[in-house]
Amino acid sequence: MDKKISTAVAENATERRHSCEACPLRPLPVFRAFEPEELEFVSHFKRGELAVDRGATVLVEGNSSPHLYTVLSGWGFRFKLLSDGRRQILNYIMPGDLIGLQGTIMGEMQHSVEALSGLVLCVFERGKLMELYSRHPGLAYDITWLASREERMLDENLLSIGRRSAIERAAYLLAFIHERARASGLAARSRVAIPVTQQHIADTLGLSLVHTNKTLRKLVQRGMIEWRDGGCEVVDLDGLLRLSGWEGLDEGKRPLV
Amino acid sequence: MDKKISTAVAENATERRHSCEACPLRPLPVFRAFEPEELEFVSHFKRGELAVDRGATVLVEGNSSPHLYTVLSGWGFRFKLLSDGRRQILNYIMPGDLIGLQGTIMGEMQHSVEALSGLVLCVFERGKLMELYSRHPGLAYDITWLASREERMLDENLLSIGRRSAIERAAYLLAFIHERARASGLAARSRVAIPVTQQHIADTLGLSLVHTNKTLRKLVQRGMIEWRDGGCEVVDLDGLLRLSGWEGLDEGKRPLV
DNA sequence: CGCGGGGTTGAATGCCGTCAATTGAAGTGG
DNA sequence: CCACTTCAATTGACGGCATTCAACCCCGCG
Repeated sequence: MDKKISTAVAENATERRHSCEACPLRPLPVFRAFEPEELEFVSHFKRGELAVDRGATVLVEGNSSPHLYTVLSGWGFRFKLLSDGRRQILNYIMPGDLIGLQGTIMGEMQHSVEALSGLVLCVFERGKLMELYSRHPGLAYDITWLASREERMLDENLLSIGRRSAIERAAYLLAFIHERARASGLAARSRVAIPVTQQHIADTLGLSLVHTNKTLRKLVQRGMIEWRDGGCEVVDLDGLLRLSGWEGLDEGKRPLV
Repeated sequence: MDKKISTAVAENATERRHSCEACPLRPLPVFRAFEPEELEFVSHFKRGELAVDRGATVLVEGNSSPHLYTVLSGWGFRFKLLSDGRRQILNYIMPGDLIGLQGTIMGEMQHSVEALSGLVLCVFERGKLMELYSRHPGLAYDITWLASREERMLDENLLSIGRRSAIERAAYLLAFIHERARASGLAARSRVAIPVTQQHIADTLGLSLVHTNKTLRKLVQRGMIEWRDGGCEVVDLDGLLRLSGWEGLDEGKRPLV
Protein backbone atom coordinates (compact mmCIF):
# COMPACT_ATOMS: atom_id res chain seq x y z
CA MET A 1 0.00 0.00 0.00
CA ASP A 2 2.85 2.32 -0.81
CA LYS A 3 1.44 5.19 -2.80
CA LYS A 4 3.18 8.17 -4.23
CA ILE A 5 0.72 10.98 -4.30
CA SER A 6 1.83 13.67 -6.64
CA THR A 7 1.81 17.09 -5.13
CA ALA A 8 1.87 19.35 -8.12
CA VAL A 9 -1.39 21.21 -8.29
CA ALA A 10 -2.64 22.58 -11.55
CA GLU A 11 -2.75 26.34 -11.53
CA ASN A 12 -2.62 28.26 -14.75
CA ALA A 13 -5.52 28.68 -17.07
CA THR A 14 -4.40 29.24 -20.59
CA GLU A 15 -6.14 31.77 -22.72
CA ARG A 16 -6.15 29.75 -25.85
CA ARG A 17 -9.58 28.28 -26.14
CA HIS A 18 -11.76 26.25 -28.36
CA SER A 19 -14.93 28.04 -29.20
CA CYS A 20 -17.97 26.19 -27.89
CA GLU A 21 -19.61 26.55 -31.26
CA ALA A 22 -16.75 24.55 -32.75
CA CYS A 23 -16.39 22.17 -29.82
CA PRO A 24 -14.51 19.08 -30.97
CA LEU A 25 -16.50 16.92 -28.59
CA ARG A 26 -20.04 17.94 -29.36
CA PRO A 27 -20.27 16.28 -32.78
CA LEU A 28 -19.72 12.85 -31.21
CA PRO A 29 -22.77 10.63 -31.44
CA VAL A 30 -23.02 10.24 -27.65
CA PHE A 31 -23.86 13.85 -27.07
CA ARG A 32 -27.33 15.16 -27.55
CA ALA A 33 -27.89 18.12 -29.84
CA PHE A 34 -28.11 21.53 -28.20
CA GLU A 35 -30.36 24.42 -29.02
CA PRO A 36 -28.52 27.46 -30.38
CA GLU A 37 -29.38 29.53 -27.32
CA GLU A 38 -28.14 26.80 -25.02
CA LEU A 39 -24.89 26.68 -26.90
CA GLU A 40 -24.66 30.40 -26.72
CA PHE A 41 -25.09 30.39 -22.95
CA VAL A 42 -22.56 27.63 -22.42
CA SER A 43 -20.14 29.65 -24.46
CA HIS A 44 -20.85 32.62 -22.24
CA PHE A 45 -20.58 30.41 -19.16
CA LYS A 46 -17.15 29.19 -20.15
CA ARG A 47 -14.32 31.20 -18.78
CA GLY A 48 -11.23 29.63 -20.29
CA GLU A 49 -9.28 26.45 -20.48
CA LEU A 50 -6.99 24.68 -18.09
CA ALA A 51 -4.25 22.36 -19.25
CA VAL A 52 -3.16 19.87 -16.65
CA ASP A 53 -0.09 17.65 -16.74
CA ARG A 54 -0.18 13.94 -16.20
CA GLY A 55 0.06 13.19 -12.50
CA ALA A 56 -1.04 16.64 -11.36
CA THR A 57 -3.84 17.11 -8.88
CA VAL A 58 -6.74 19.09 -10.29
CA LEU A 59 -8.97 19.27 -7.25
CA VAL A 60 -8.08 18.66 -3.64
CA GLU A 61 -10.32 17.20 -0.96
CA GLY A 62 -11.14 19.77 1.66
CA ASN A 63 -10.78 22.74 -0.65
CA SER A 64 -13.72 24.66 -1.89
CA SER A 65 -13.50 24.45 -5.62
CA PRO A 66 -13.56 27.87 -7.23
CA HIS A 67 -14.61 26.39 -10.53
CA LEU A 68 -16.60 23.82 -12.32
CA TYR A 69 -14.95 21.92 -15.14
CA THR A 70 -15.88 19.90 -18.16
CA VAL A 71 -13.23 17.55 -19.49
CA LEU A 72 -12.35 18.44 -23.04
CA SER A 73 -9.69 15.79 -23.53
CA GLY A 74 -7.66 13.29 -21.53
CA TRP A 75 -8.07 10.92 -18.62
CA GLY A 76 -8.25 11.39 -14.86
CA PHE A 77 -9.67 9.87 -11.72
CA ARG A 78 -11.51 10.84 -8.56
CA PHE A 79 -10.26 9.40 -5.28
CA LYS A 80 -10.37 9.61 -1.51
CA LEU A 81 -7.71 8.86 1.07
CA LEU A 82 -7.84 7.46 4.58
CA SER A 83 -5.64 9.20 7.11
CA ASP A 84 -3.04 6.43 6.97
CA GLY A 85 -2.65 6.78 3.22
CA ARG A 86 -4.89 4.01 1.94
CA ARG A 87 -6.40 5.24 -1.30
CA GLN A 88 -9.68 4.40 -2.98
CA ILE A 89 -10.28 5.41 -6.56
CA LEU A 90 -13.96 6.25 -6.91
CA ASN A 91 -14.32 6.65 -10.64
CA TYR A 92 -12.49 7.58 -13.80
CA ILE A 93 -12.92 10.82 -15.66
CA MET A 94 -13.17 11.14 -19.41
CA PRO A 95 -14.08 13.72 -22.03
CA GLY A 96 -17.52 15.19 -21.51
CA ASP A 97 -17.52 14.55 -17.76
CA LEU A 98 -18.39 17.37 -15.42
CA ILE A 99 -16.18 17.69 -12.34
CA GLY A 100 -16.13 19.91 -9.30
CA LEU A 101 -19.90 20.00 -8.96
CA GLN A 102 -19.75 18.83 -5.35
CA GLY A 103 -17.42 21.61 -4.39
CA THR A 104 -19.47 24.17 -6.24
CA ILE A 105 -22.81 23.10 -4.88
CA MET A 106 -21.96 21.90 -1.40
CA GLY A 107 -19.13 24.25 -0.62
CA GLU A 108 -16.27 21.84 -0.17
CA MET A 109 -14.76 19.05 -2.20
CA GLN A 110 -15.00 15.68 -0.50
CA HIS A 111 -12.67 13.98 -2.92
CA SER A 112 -9.62 14.78 -5.03
CA VAL A 113 -9.05 14.55 -8.76
CA GLU A 114 -5.80 13.65 -10.47
CA ALA A 115 -4.82 13.60 -14.12
CA LEU A 116 -3.91 10.24 -15.67
CA SER A 117 -2.79 11.84 -18.89
CA GLY A 118 -2.48 15.36 -20.10
CA LEU A 119 -5.89 16.87 -19.47
CA VAL A 120 -7.64 19.87 -20.96
CA LEU A 121 -10.54 21.29 -19.00
CA CYS A 122 -13.15 23.86 -19.85
CA VAL A 123 -13.40 26.19 -16.87
CA PHE A 124 -16.76 27.50 -15.78
CA GLU A 125 -17.38 30.14 -13.21
CA ARG A 126 -18.98 29.02 -10.03
CA GLY A 127 -20.82 32.29 -9.64
CA LYS A 128 -22.65 31.91 -12.90
CA LEU A 129 -24.20 28.60 -11.94
CA MET A 130 -27.24 30.25 -10.38
CA GLU A 131 -27.68 32.27 -13.53
CA LEU A 132 -27.62 29.05 -15.51
CA TYR A 133 -30.32 27.62 -13.28
CA SER A 134 -32.42 30.76 -13.60
CA ARG A 135 -32.15 31.34 -17.29
CA HIS A 136 -31.72 27.87 -18.74
CA PRO A 137 -33.81 25.26 -16.97
CA GLY A 138 -32.92 22.81 -19.71
CA LEU A 139 -29.24 23.11 -18.89
CA ALA A 140 -30.02 22.90 -15.19
CA TYR A 141 -31.84 19.69 -15.88
CA ASP A 142 -28.81 18.47 -17.80
CA ILE A 143 -26.57 19.09 -14.83
CA THR A 144 -28.87 17.08 -12.62
CA TRP A 145 -28.85 14.43 -15.31
CA LEU A 146 -25.07 14.27 -15.18
CA ALA A 147 -25.08 14.07 -11.39
CA SER A 148 -27.58 11.26 -11.62
CA ARG A 149 -25.41 9.45 -14.12
CA GLU A 150 -22.42 9.70 -11.81
CA GLU A 151 -24.52 8.22 -9.03
CA ARG A 152 -25.48 5.37 -11.30
CA MET A 153 -21.86 4.59 -12.07
CA LEU A 154 -21.02 4.68 -8.38
CA ASP A 155 -23.83 2.26 -7.64
CA GLU A 156 -22.36 -0.14 -10.18
CA ASN A 157 -18.88 0.20 -8.72
CA LEU A 158 -20.18 -0.35 -5.23
CA LEU A 159 -21.98 -3.50 -6.30
CA SER A 160 -18.83 -4.72 -7.94
CA ILE A 161 -16.48 -4.09 -5.05
CA GLY A 162 -18.92 -5.38 -2.49
CA ARG A 163 -20.12 -8.51 -4.18
CA ARG A 164 -17.87 -9.66 -6.99
CA SER A 165 -14.74 -11.82 -6.68
CA ALA A 166 -11.37 -10.39 -7.60
CA ILE A 167 -11.35 -11.62 -11.17
CA GLU A 168 -14.96 -10.64 -11.75
CA ARG A 169 -14.22 -7.19 -10.40
CA ALA A 170 -11.23 -6.75 -12.65
CA ALA A 171 -13.19 -7.95 -15.67
CA TYR A 172 -16.05 -5.60 -14.88
CA LEU A 173 -13.78 -2.62 -14.32
CA LEU A 174 -11.84 -2.99 -17.52
CA ALA A 175 -14.97 -3.60 -19.57
CA PHE A 176 -16.55 -0.56 -17.94
CA ILE A 177 -13.62 1.74 -18.62
CA HIS A 178 -13.29 0.40 -22.15
CA GLU A 179 -16.95 1.02 -22.94
CA ARG A 180 -16.95 4.50 -21.50
CA ALA A 181 -13.76 5.42 -23.27
CA ARG A 182 -15.09 4.28 -26.60
CA ALA A 183 -18.25 6.30 -26.11
CA SER A 184 -16.17 9.35 -25.20
CA GLY A 185 -14.12 9.23 -28.33
CA LEU A 186 -10.92 8.03 -26.66
CA ALA A 187 -10.56 5.10 -28.98
CA ALA A 188 -7.99 5.06 -31.72
CA ARG A 189 -8.91 2.35 -34.24
CA SER A 190 -11.50 0.78 -31.92
CA ARG A 191 -8.70 -0.19 -29.56
CA VAL A 192 -8.38 1.78 -26.35
CA ALA A 193 -5.09 2.21 -24.49
CA ILE A 194 -6.10 2.73 -20.87
CA PRO A 195 -3.32 4.80 -19.27
CA VAL A 196 -3.26 3.29 -15.78
CA THR A 197 -0.75 1.44 -13.65
CA GLN A 198 -1.69 -1.73 -11.81
CA GLN A 199 -1.62 0.34 -8.63
CA HIS A 200 -4.52 2.38 -10.01
CA ILE A 201 -6.46 -0.77 -10.78
CA ALA A 202 -5.69 -2.13 -7.32
CA ASP A 203 -6.89 1.05 -5.65
CA THR A 204 -10.06 0.94 -7.70
CA LEU A 205 -10.86 -2.69 -6.99
CA GLY A 206 -10.04 -2.51 -3.30
CA LEU A 207 -7.32 -5.15 -3.70
CA SER A 208 -3.61 -5.28 -2.96
CA LEU A 209 -1.13 -4.55 -5.69
CA VAL A 210 0.26 -8.07 -5.69
CA HIS A 211 -3.06 -9.77 -5.93
CA THR A 212 -4.20 -7.36 -8.61
CA ASN A 213 -1.15 -8.28 -10.64
CA LYS A 214 -1.92 -11.97 -10.37
CA THR A 215 -5.54 -11.40 -11.26
CA LEU A 216 -4.68 -9.30 -14.30
CA ARG A 217 -2.20 -11.95 -15.35
CA LYS A 218 -5.07 -14.44 -15.48
CA LEU A 219 -7.04 -12.13 -17.74
CA VAL A 220 -4.03 -11.84 -20.01
CA GLN A 221 -3.63 -15.62 -20.11
CA ARG A 222 -7.28 -15.96 -21.04
CA GLY A 223 -6.65 -13.60 -23.91
CA MET A 224 -9.08 -10.99 -22.68
CA ILE A 225 -6.69 -8.09 -22.20
CA GLU A 226 -3.17 -7.07 -23.04
CA TRP A 227 -0.80 -5.12 -20.85
CA ARG A 228 1.72 -2.98 -22.63
CA ASP A 229 3.95 0.03 -22.06
CA GLY A 230 2.19 1.51 -19.11
CA GLY A 231 -1.35 0.72 -19.96
CA CYS A 232 -4.00 -1.83 -20.69
CA GLU A 233 -5.99 -2.77 -23.75
CA VAL A 234 -9.18 -4.75 -23.86
CA VAL A 235 -8.98 -7.48 -26.47
CA ASP A 236 -12.07 -9.55 -25.77
CA LEU A 237 -14.84 -7.34 -24.49
CA ASP A 238 -17.48 -10.06 -24.67
CA GLY A 239 -15.28 -12.33 -22.62
CA LEU A 240 -14.98 -9.71 -19.90
CA LEU A 241 -18.71 -9.09 -19.94
CA ARG A 242 -19.45 -12.79 -19.64
CA LEU A 243 -16.92 -13.29 -16.88
CA SER A 244 -18.20 -10.37 -14.83
CA GLY A 245 -21.86 -10.91 -15.53
CA TRP A 246 -22.22 -7.28 -16.49
CA GLU A 247 -24.78 -6.16 -19.02
CA GLY A 248 -22.61 -3.51 -20.55
CA LEU A 249 -23.01 0.22 -20.80
CA ASP A 250 -26.48 1.20 -21.86
CA GLU A 251 -26.50 4.94 -22.13
CA GLY A 252 -28.33 6.85 -24.71
CA LYS A 253 -27.23 10.30 -25.63
CA ARG A 254 -26.05 12.52 -22.84
CA PRO A 255 -25.81 16.27 -22.48
CA LEU A 256 -22.51 18.06 -22.77
CA VAL A 257 -22.38 21.21 -20.71
CA MET B 1 -25.55 -15.74 0.68
CA ASP B 2 -29.09 -16.96 1.06
CA LYS B 3 -31.38 -14.00 0.63
CA LYS B 4 -35.11 -13.83 0.75
CA ILE B 5 -36.22 -11.01 -1.43
CA SER B 6 -39.71 -9.91 -0.66
CA THR B 7 -41.94 -9.69 -3.65
CA ALA B 8 -44.78 -7.53 -2.45
CA VAL B 9 -44.70 -4.27 -4.33
CA ALA B 10 -46.26 -1.18 -2.91
CA GLU B 11 -49.21 -0.03 -4.95
CA ASN B 12 -51.88 2.09 -3.38
CA ALA B 13 -51.51 5.75 -2.70
CA THR B 14 -53.68 6.85 0.14
CA GLU B 15 -55.57 10.09 -0.14
CA ARG B 16 -55.00 11.21 3.40
CA ARG B 17 -52.16 13.67 3.28
CA HIS B 18 -50.17 16.01 5.38
CA SER B 19 -50.28 19.51 4.06
CA CYS B 20 -46.87 20.76 3.04
CA GLU B 21 -47.45 23.93 4.95
CA ALA B 22 -47.78 21.85 8.09
CA CYS B 23 -45.08 19.34 7.17
CA PRO B 24 -43.90 17.54 10.30
CA LEU B 25 -40.39 17.30 8.92
CA ARG B 26 -39.69 20.83 7.83
CA PRO B 27 -39.39 22.34 11.32
CA LEU B 28 -36.40 20.09 12.06
CA PRO B 29 -33.16 22.04 12.42
CA VAL B 30 -31.48 20.13 9.55
CA PHE B 31 -33.75 21.54 6.92
CA ARG B 32 -33.25 24.96 5.48
CA ALA B 33 -36.09 27.44 5.54
CA PHE B 34 -38.18 27.71 2.39
CA GLU B 35 -39.64 30.78 0.77
CA PRO B 36 -43.43 30.87 0.85
CA GLU B 37 -43.68 30.55 -2.93
CA GLU B 38 -41.35 27.58 -2.90
CA LEU B 39 -43.48 25.93 -0.28
CA GLU B 40 -46.53 26.71 -2.32
CA PHE B 41 -45.07 25.07 -5.39
CA VAL B 42 -43.94 21.99 -3.53
CA SER B 43 -47.44 21.68 -2.18
CA HIS B 44 -48.75 21.92 -5.72
CA PHE B 45 -46.10 19.47 -6.90
CA LYS B 46 -47.15 16.88 -4.34
CA ARG B 47 -49.73 14.47 -5.56
CA GLY B 48 -50.49 12.31 -2.54
CA GLU B 49 -48.98 9.94 -0.09
CA LEU B 50 -47.91 6.36 -0.29
CA ALA B 51 -47.80 4.10 2.75
CA VAL B 52 -45.48 1.14 2.35
CA ASP B 53 -45.27 -1.90 4.60
CA ARG B 54 -42.08 -3.16 6.09
CA GLY B 55 -40.37 -5.51 3.64
CA ALA B 56 -42.22 -4.25 0.60
CA THR B 57 -40.38 -3.16 -2.52
CA VAL B 58 -40.98 0.47 -3.38
CA LEU B 59 -39.03 0.74 -6.60
CA VAL B 60 -37.80 -2.04 -8.83
CA GLU B 61 -34.64 -2.07 -10.90
CA GLY B 62 -35.42 -2.01 -14.58
CA ASN B 63 -38.76 -0.29 -14.20
CA SER B 64 -39.24 3.27 -15.21
CA SER B 65 -40.40 4.99 -12.08
CA PRO B 66 -43.63 6.84 -12.64
CA HIS B 67 -43.01 9.01 -9.62
CA LEU B 68 -40.55 10.82 -7.51
CA TYR B 69 -40.76 10.43 -3.75
CA THR B 70 -39.66 12.19 -0.62
CA VAL B 71 -39.53 10.08 2.52
CA LEU B 72 -41.86 11.49 5.14
CA SER B 73 -41.22 8.84 7.78
CA GLY B 74 -39.58 5.45 8.18
CA TRP B 75 -36.49 3.60 7.00
CA GLY B 76 -35.56 1.89 3.74
CA PHE B 77 -32.60 0.96 1.62
CA ARG B 78 -31.43 1.06 -1.98
CA PHE B 79 -29.82 -2.06 -3.41
CA LYS B 80 -28.70 -3.88 -6.52
CA LEU B 81 -28.57 -7.58 -7.29
CA LEU B 82 -26.24 -9.71 -9.37
CA SER B 83 -27.91 -12.30 -11.55
CA ASP B 84 -27.00 -15.12 -9.15
CA GLY B 85 -28.72 -13.37 -6.24
CA ARG B 86 -25.80 -11.69 -4.53
CA ARG B 87 -27.09 -8.44 -3.10
CA GLN B 88 -25.34 -5.15 -2.42
CA ILE B 89 -27.02 -2.51 -0.31
CA LEU B 90 -25.97 0.87 -1.67
CA ASN B 91 -27.35 3.23 0.93
CA TYR B 92 -30.04 3.67 3.53
CA ILE B 93 -33.03 5.90 3.15
CA MET B 94 -34.39 8.17 5.85
CA PRO B 95 -36.88 11.01 6.25
CA GLY B 96 -36.16 13.90 3.94
CA ASP B 97 -34.43 11.77 1.33
CA LEU B 98 -35.50 12.04 -2.27
CA ILE B 99 -35.82 8.74 -4.13
CA GLY B 100 -36.65 7.74 -7.66
CA LEU B 101 -34.74 10.62 -9.22
CA GLN B 102 -32.69 8.28 -11.40
CA GLY B 103 -35.78 6.69 -12.84
CA THR B 104 -37.40 10.04 -13.40
CA ILE B 105 -34.43 11.69 -15.00
CA MET B 106 -32.76 8.85 -16.82
CA GLY B 107 -35.79 6.83 -17.75
CA GLU B 108 -35.14 3.61 -15.92
CA MET B 109 -34.31 2.69 -12.34
CA GLN B 110 -30.92 1.04 -12.01
CA HIS B 111 -31.51 -0.05 -8.44
CA SER B 112 -34.35 -1.18 -6.21
CA VAL B 113 -35.68 0.25 -2.97
CA GLU B 114 -37.14 -1.74 -0.10
CA ALA B 115 -38.80 -0.61 3.13
CA LEU B 116 -37.06 -1.49 6.39
CA SER B 117 -39.96 -0.24 8.45
CA GLY B 118 -43.34 1.14 7.65
CA LEU B 119 -42.66 3.98 5.26
CA VAL B 120 -44.67 7.02 4.29
CA LEU B 121 -43.72 8.72 1.05
CA CYS B 122 -44.78 12.00 -0.49
CA VAL B 123 -45.54 11.31 -4.12
CA PHE B 124 -44.55 13.81 -6.78
CA GLU B 125 -45.53 13.69 -10.38
CA ARG B 126 -42.79 13.00 -12.83
CA GLY B 127 -44.35 15.19 -15.44
CA LYS B 128 -44.21 18.27 -13.29
CA LEU B 129 -40.46 18.08 -12.81
CA MET B 130 -39.78 20.16 -15.90
CA GLU B 131 -42.21 22.73 -14.63
CA LEU B 132 -40.30 22.83 -11.37
CA TYR B 133 -37.06 23.41 -13.26
CA SER B 134 -38.65 26.15 -15.35
CA ARG B 135 -40.46 28.04 -12.66
CA HIS B 136 -38.36 27.48 -9.56
CA PRO B 137 -34.65 27.48 -10.26
CA GLY B 138 -34.02 27.52 -6.52
CA LEU B 139 -35.81 24.21 -6.12
CA ALA B 140 -34.05 22.84 -9.19
CA TYR B 141 -30.79 23.76 -7.54
CA ASP B 142 -31.96 21.97 -4.40
CA ILE B 143 -32.60 18.79 -6.31
CA THR B 144 -29.12 18.93 -7.77
CA TRP B 145 -27.88 19.56 -4.25
CA LEU B 146 -29.59 16.43 -3.03
CA ALA B 147 -28.19 14.37 -5.90
CA SER B 148 -24.75 15.70 -5.07
CA ARG B 149 -25.21 14.76 -1.44
CA GLU B 150 -26.13 11.22 -2.40
CA GLU B 151 -23.00 11.03 -4.50
CA ARG B 152 -20.97 12.19 -1.54
CA MET B 153 -22.40 9.45 0.65
CA LEU B 154 -21.67 6.86 -2.02
CA ASP B 155 -18.09 8.05 -2.25
CA GLU B 156 -17.72 7.51 1.49
CA ASN B 157 -19.25 4.05 1.30
CA LEU B 158 -17.02 3.11 -1.59
CA LEU B 159 -13.94 4.21 0.31
CA SER B 160 -15.07 2.19 3.27
CA ILE B 161 -15.81 -1.03 1.42
CA GLY B 162 -12.73 -0.77 -0.71
CA ARG B 163 -10.16 0.17 1.85
CA ARG B 164 -11.28 -0.50 5.42
CA SER B 165 -11.00 -3.79 7.32
CA ALA B 166 -14.12 -5.62 8.40
CA ILE B 167 -14.31 -4.12 11.88
CA GLU B 168 -13.48 -0.62 10.62
CA ARG B 169 -16.20 -0.96 8.01
CA ALA B 170 -18.77 -2.04 10.53
CA ALA B 171 -17.82 0.77 12.89
CA TYR B 172 -18.02 3.32 10.11
CA LEU B 173 -21.36 2.07 8.84
CA LEU B 174 -23.08 2.07 12.19
CA ALA B 175 -21.71 5.48 13.11
CA PHE B 176 -22.83 6.78 9.73
CA ILE B 177 -26.35 5.44 10.01
CA HIS B 178 -26.60 6.63 13.59
CA GLU B 179 -25.54 10.16 12.69
CA ARG B 180 -27.86 10.41 9.73
CA ALA B 181 -30.77 9.03 11.67
CA ARG B 182 -30.29 11.52 14.47
CA ALA B 183 -30.19 14.37 12.01
CA SER B 184 -33.36 13.09 10.35
CA GLY B 185 -35.33 13.04 13.57
CA LEU B 186 -35.39 9.26 13.88
CA ALA B 187 -33.98 9.35 17.40
CA ALA B 188 -36.16 8.69 20.37
CA ARG B 189 -34.37 9.91 23.52
CA SER B 190 -31.05 10.36 21.68
CA ARG B 191 -30.87 6.61 21.24
CA VAL B 192 -31.55 5.25 17.77
CA ALA B 193 -32.92 1.77 17.17
CA ILE B 194 -31.64 0.85 13.71
CA PRO B 195 -34.16 -1.63 12.25
CA VAL B 196 -31.84 -3.95 10.35
CA THR B 197 -30.89 -7.61 10.46
CA GLN B 198 -27.28 -8.72 10.35
CA GLN B 199 -27.93 -9.84 6.79
CA HIS B 200 -28.58 -6.22 5.86
CA ILE B 201 -25.34 -5.14 7.48
CA ALA B 202 -23.50 -7.95 5.72
CA ASP B 203 -24.91 -6.95 2.35
CA THR B 204 -23.91 -3.36 2.99
CA LEU B 205 -20.37 -4.13 4.07
CA GLY B 206 -19.72 -6.66 1.34
CA LEU B 207 -19.06 -9.38 3.92
CA SER B 208 -20.56 -12.78 4.59
CA LEU B 209 -23.29 -13.13 7.18
CA VAL B 210 -21.17 -15.27 9.48
CA HIS B 211 -18.21 -12.96 9.47
CA THR B 212 -20.46 -9.97 9.95
CA ASN B 213 -21.88 -11.62 13.01
CA LYS B 214 -18.46 -12.22 14.48
CA THR B 215 -17.42 -8.67 13.72
CA LEU B 216 -20.53 -7.16 15.30
CA ARG B 217 -19.98 -9.38 18.32
CA LYS B 218 -16.60 -7.72 18.80
CA LEU B 219 -18.20 -4.29 18.71
CA VAL B 220 -20.69 -5.44 21.33
CA GLN B 221 -17.88 -6.79 23.51
CA ARG B 222 -16.09 -3.48 23.25
CA GLY B 223 -19.24 -1.80 24.48
CA MET B 224 -19.73 0.26 21.35
CA ILE B 225 -23.08 -1.08 20.23
CA GLU B 226 -25.96 -3.19 21.50
CA TRP B 227 -27.96 -5.67 19.50
CA ARG B 228 -31.51 -6.14 20.61
CA ASP B 229 -34.86 -7.39 19.32
CA GLY B 230 -34.21 -7.11 15.65
CA GLY B 231 -32.09 -4.04 15.58
CA CYS B 232 -28.97 -2.24 16.63
CA GLU B 233 -28.22 0.68 18.90
CA VAL B 234 -25.07 2.73 18.98
CA VAL B 235 -23.83 3.16 22.54
CA ASP B 236 -20.41 4.69 22.05
CA LEU B 237 -20.38 6.87 18.97
CA ASP B 238 -16.94 8.32 19.69
CA GLY B 239 -15.54 4.83 19.98
CA LEU B 240 -16.90 3.91 16.57
CA LEU B 241 -15.55 7.11 15.05
CA ARG B 242 -12.12 6.49 16.52
CA LEU B 243 -12.07 2.87 15.41
CA SER B 244 -13.11 3.66 11.85
CA GLY B 245 -11.08 6.82 11.51
CA TRP B 246 -14.13 8.65 10.24
CA GLU B 247 -14.58 12.35 10.81
CA GLY B 248 -18.30 12.15 11.33
CA LEU B 249 -21.19 13.69 9.45
CA ASP B 250 -20.60 17.31 8.64
CA GLU B 251 -23.67 18.51 6.89
CA GLY B 252 -25.14 21.90 7.29
CA LYS B 253 -28.76 22.47 6.56
CA ARG B 254 -30.21 20.70 3.59
CA PRO B 255 -33.22 21.38 1.42
CA LEU B 256 -36.41 19.39 1.79
CA VAL B 257 -38.32 19.10 -1.45
C1' DC C 1 26.05 3.31 -14.15
C1' DG C 2 23.19 3.81 -10.24
C1' DC C 3 18.48 4.72 -9.24
C1' DG C 4 13.52 4.56 -9.11
C1' DG C 5 9.13 3.21 -10.95
C1' DG C 6 6.45 -0.42 -12.62
C1' DG C 7 5.74 -5.22 -13.28
C1' DT C 8 6.30 -10.20 -11.83
C1' DT C 9 6.70 -14.13 -8.86
C1' DG C 10 7.13 -17.33 -4.67
C1' DA C 11 6.26 -18.27 0.11
C1' DA C 12 4.03 -17.68 4.41
C1' DT C 13 0.47 -15.74 7.05
C1' DG C 14 -4.19 -14.57 8.10
C1' DC C 15 -8.59 -12.57 7.30
C1' DC C 16 -12.72 -13.90 5.70
C1' DG C 17 -15.96 -17.32 3.39
C1' DT C 18 -18.32 -21.70 3.47
C1' DC C 19 -20.35 -25.57 5.80
C1' DA C 20 -22.79 -27.18 9.52
C1' DA C 21 -25.24 -27.27 13.65
C1' DT C 22 -27.53 -25.08 17.70
C1' DT C 23 -30.28 -21.79 20.17
C1' DG C 24 -34.15 -18.83 21.06
C1' DA C 25 -37.96 -16.04 19.81
C1' DA C 26 -42.06 -15.63 17.30
C1' DG C 27 -45.71 -17.22 14.64
C1' DT C 28 -49.19 -20.99 12.92
C1' DG C 29 -52.34 -24.47 13.03
C1' DG C 30 -54.41 -28.20 15.44
C1' DC D 1 -51.83 -25.12 25.09
C1' DC D 2 -48.62 -27.55 22.49
C1' DA D 3 -46.26 -29.50 18.31
C1' DC D 4 -44.29 -27.57 14.25
C1' DT D 5 -42.19 -24.18 11.35
C1' DT D 6 -39.55 -20.21 10.32
C1' DC D 7 -36.40 -16.59 10.90
C1' DA D 8 -32.49 -14.37 13.12
C1' DA D 9 -28.50 -14.83 15.78
C1' DT D 10 -24.62 -17.54 17.18
C1' DT D 11 -20.62 -20.60 17.24
C1' DG D 12 -16.95 -24.04 15.74
C1' DA D 13 -14.28 -26.17 12.17
C1' DC D 14 -12.06 -25.93 8.00
C1' DG D 15 -10.47 -24.20 3.68
C1' DG D 16 -9.26 -20.69 0.44
C1' DC D 17 -8.72 -16.29 -1.40
C1' DA D 18 -6.24 -12.25 -0.58
C1' DT D 19 -2.51 -9.75 2.01
C1' DT D 20 2.08 -9.21 3.31
C1' DC D 21 6.94 -9.85 2.85
C1' DA D 22 10.61 -10.31 -0.08
C1' DA D 23 12.90 -10.90 -4.06
C1' DC D 24 14.03 -10.03 -8.90
C1' DC D 25 13.63 -8.14 -13.68
C1' DC D 26 13.13 -4.57 -17.06
C1' DC D 27 13.53 -0.05 -18.61
C1' DG D 28 14.09 4.91 -18.86
C1' DC D 29 16.64 8.57 -16.89
C1' DG D 30 19.97 11.62 -14.62
